[in-house]
Amino acid sequence: MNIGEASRASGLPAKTIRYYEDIGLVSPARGANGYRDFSEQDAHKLAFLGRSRSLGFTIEDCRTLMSLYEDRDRASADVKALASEHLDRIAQKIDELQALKSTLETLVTRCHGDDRPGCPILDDLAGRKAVTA
Amino acid sequence: MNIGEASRASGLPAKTIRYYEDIGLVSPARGANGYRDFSEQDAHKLAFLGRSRSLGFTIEDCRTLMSLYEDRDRASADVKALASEHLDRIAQKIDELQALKSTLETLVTRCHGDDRPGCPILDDLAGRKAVTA
DNA sequence: TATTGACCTTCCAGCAGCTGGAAGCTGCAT
DNA sequence: ATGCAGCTTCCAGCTGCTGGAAGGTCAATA
Repeated sequence: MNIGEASRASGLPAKTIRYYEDIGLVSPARGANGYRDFSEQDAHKLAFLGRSRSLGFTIEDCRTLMSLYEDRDRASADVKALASEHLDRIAQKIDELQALKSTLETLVTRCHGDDRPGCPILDDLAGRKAVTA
Repeated sequence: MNIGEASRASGLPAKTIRYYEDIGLVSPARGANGYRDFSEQDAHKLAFLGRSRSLGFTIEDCRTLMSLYEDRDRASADVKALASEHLDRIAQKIDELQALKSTLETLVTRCHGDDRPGCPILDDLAGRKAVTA
């Protein structure tokens, strides 16, 4: 199938698919006209990549996951480890964002938000530390 | 003060400070030797930037915040609006990450993580949709 | 058969926000 | 005089695409 169809099948933009070929994540065949010719397996790989990316795995993670997936004797422990690390990173990111959120909430609440000068948000940014995260 | 001192004072890497000058966020004076010469106010600006960035504001947001900060007649409503939008983005990001987290948690829990082949995580990534976010 | 229009190709540039490194000055202590 | 830290500029690269230009191809239609 052509790249357009592979795109529809996998849900990835054609541009992204070309990029994935560039960096060696897929290697579709080529027709006599130079067009890429994707097999069902290629399309499947692309969908796999799309799903992995949508779960927030990095491209390098995806590379590893793909090779684990293609290794029939793979140890699921490796996959679990990778996913767990990823989970930890996500949990940490959530924590950070939540701290950020509460700081900002405090600031926004304290800011009267009218035309009077003097703004607690700016004061905080300027280091007056009326509020701390 | 030299860039090194400004770096220590503001907590920003020297490289970052040079970059901020490049994009017009600060404009330190220059000594006869070509070295940057930061005033107290410059250092203060840098700290302001650092704090804004650490709260997740984009560079463009920072530019706006700086100009609002420097505008003595600023309306705090503008600042509040900017911060509120930012807050919304953060809240949304948290929601996304939490959805991701629970999907991954389910997957990781189901994966036995030993040497046996067959891994629910990979199966999910491959589209077998045993688990849905 | 000529022409349209959708599709495909490659290559180059740019997004954010830095960060690293090379090559070369300056300033200060020894 | 020498050495080393610190400063300068400039160029390249990171992640993961995305947009656009310039051009080849294919199928259908007039």
